Amino acid sequence: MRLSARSEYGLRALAALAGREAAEPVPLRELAHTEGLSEQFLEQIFMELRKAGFVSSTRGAHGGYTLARRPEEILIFDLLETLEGDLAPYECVATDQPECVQVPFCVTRQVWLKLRESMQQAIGTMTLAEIASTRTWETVSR
Amino acid sequence: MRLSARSEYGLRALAALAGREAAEPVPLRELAHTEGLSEQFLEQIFMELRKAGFVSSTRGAHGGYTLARRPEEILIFDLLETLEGDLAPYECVATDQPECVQVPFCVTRQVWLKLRESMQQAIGTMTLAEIASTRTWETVSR
DNA sequence: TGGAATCCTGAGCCAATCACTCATGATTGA
DNA sequence: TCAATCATGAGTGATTGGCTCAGGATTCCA
Ligand code: FES
Ligand code: FES
Repeated sequence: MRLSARSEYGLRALAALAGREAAEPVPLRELAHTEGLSEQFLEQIFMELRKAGFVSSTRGAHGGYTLARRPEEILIFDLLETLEGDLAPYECVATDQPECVQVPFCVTRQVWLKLRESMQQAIGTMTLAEIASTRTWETVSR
Repeated sequence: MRLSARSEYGLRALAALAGREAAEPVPLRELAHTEGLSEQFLEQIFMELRKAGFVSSTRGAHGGYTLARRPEEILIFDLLETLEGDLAPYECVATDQPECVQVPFCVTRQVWLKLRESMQQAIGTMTLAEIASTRTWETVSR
């Protein structure tokens, strides 16, 4: 019942990215270093984020990654769903159209459903801008 | 981000146990068979449940397991916490007194906390009796 | 035009965890 | 005494997580 390290790294790096006002692309090496993460692992993560449309990349010298949308428009829920694959406590409630034959009689399904709904509600309105501001505050306060 | 099979099996078996009106102990073999689970694996699970005080056991012939409390008094949240170890999306929010030095500056912590709270709220009032009634309905309806 | 800086791609690897199984002992009822 | 049950602990095979490694493709700049 743990989220993977991908989620943490992804969120942290994106928050750091959101903290930059400049529109210039930020090289991954820099992000990884300031956040203390493995550059190569972060690369994997950013590939996913790019394919999911959260960041866009610029290749070549002076290249790097940029947020593809404004931080206020990026929902933490969507991020976690891409980073985790899905945000379901049980396989059977991962998609909206489950194939489980036991659906109408299943004792546990209601539990999984309720868990999933509650998580969605909890972070369904939280934006990247919101959590990035914490980081900004850190930078400012010392 | 998945719950383990222990949780599913535990919930199902307990629900089945709650469905029995009789106060006689139910042997594990029977529970395992009717639920289609591995007897030995279920045994491990019931050991945990016993240590956590959810069921009590009777050894010897005609022995078995009984619910230690009324199903209405058993919270799904408590069950899942025992079965999973804890119900936190991230290690750092598993206990109420984390040792993470970054607490006041952490970008992600608020996300983990909110997730955990929401899960707790979602199933914090759900009881075993509640989910067991689904199973009862199944038995009755055919 | 030739690096150097970057992203891009895919494979591989090691340790941990999961979902069990196996073997054996202890307790109790008939 | 014997069979039915729980109790305990070790072992195992597959999967996953969290990376690393190796090399290629694209772009900027001197
Ligand atoms: S878990 Fe699929 S219907 Fe119960
Ligand atoms: S995860 Fe521990 S403080 Fe951020």
